[in-house]
Amino acid sequence: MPELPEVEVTRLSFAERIRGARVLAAHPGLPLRWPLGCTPESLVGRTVQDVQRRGKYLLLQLDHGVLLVHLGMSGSLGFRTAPAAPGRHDHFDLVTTHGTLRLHDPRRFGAVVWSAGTQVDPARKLLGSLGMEPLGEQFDPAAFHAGLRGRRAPIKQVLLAGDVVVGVGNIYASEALFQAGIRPTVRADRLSRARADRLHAAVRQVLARAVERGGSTLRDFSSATGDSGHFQLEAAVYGRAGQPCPQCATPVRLIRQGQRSTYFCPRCQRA
DNA sequence: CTATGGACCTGAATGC
DNA sequence: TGCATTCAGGTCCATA
Repeated sequence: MPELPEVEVTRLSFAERIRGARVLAAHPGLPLRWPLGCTPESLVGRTVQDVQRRGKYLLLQLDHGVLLVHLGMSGSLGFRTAPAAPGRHDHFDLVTTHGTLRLHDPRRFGAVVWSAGTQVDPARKLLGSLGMEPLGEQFDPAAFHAGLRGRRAPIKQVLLAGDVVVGVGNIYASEALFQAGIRPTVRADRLSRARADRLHAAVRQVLARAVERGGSTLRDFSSATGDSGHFQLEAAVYGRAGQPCPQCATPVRLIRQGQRSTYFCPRCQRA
């Protein structure tokens, strides 16, 4: 379920409460996308200094190393002081003096990976090729436009690839392209600077808005039961095949790109 | 280097 | 009702 906004809202939901906590135990469950990369015992005694985010990864900064958490397609995190016994799809518990951080992930595309922070560890590889942070300052229109140079793939797929800009998942890719009035199928390197500017602004706005509204939606998230609150995303086009475009009432169209669904308005997104 | 399809895994929805 | 197929908010990896 998680694109950048969900990950960021998740981060905000427990970062302050876990800060300063000492790890009492780590309990891995069924295998996740990648191995933990250390023994659970070696995490005991570490202090969680901060929780940051890079793309869709959460980074638990420890006093020694970093714990990377990715939610994959179906993951969510809960943080509570008296967690119930792990359920069928709970696959990692980090027990701390402030509470237990629990990863719930039915499909197990998520991961918890320890990194020593050295150059040669696996985590470096995971984070190394990530693109610009969409809500950060380095993500400016010129840099974005430059990033599209030489990319002959459809713009939708370049957005999803995450090596130009991170955090834009399948939903927000469709939404941002709709907002920018750009056809998902156009070659990325054929976007004029003006159109790249529009898309840049749309990406920022769509994600920032989702974080804001997630923040209010998920006020109770932390105290809620294991699986996260869902965003009721009021999508303009995503998941609305055949329904009228909110701008012009033309039926929204559904196509497949790289075995993912893409939604767009054939009238508002002409090129 | 870029682009593409397959792989990972479970559950819900859809189709016959 | 049962069983098969398709799809789901991610992304790494092998191959062309």
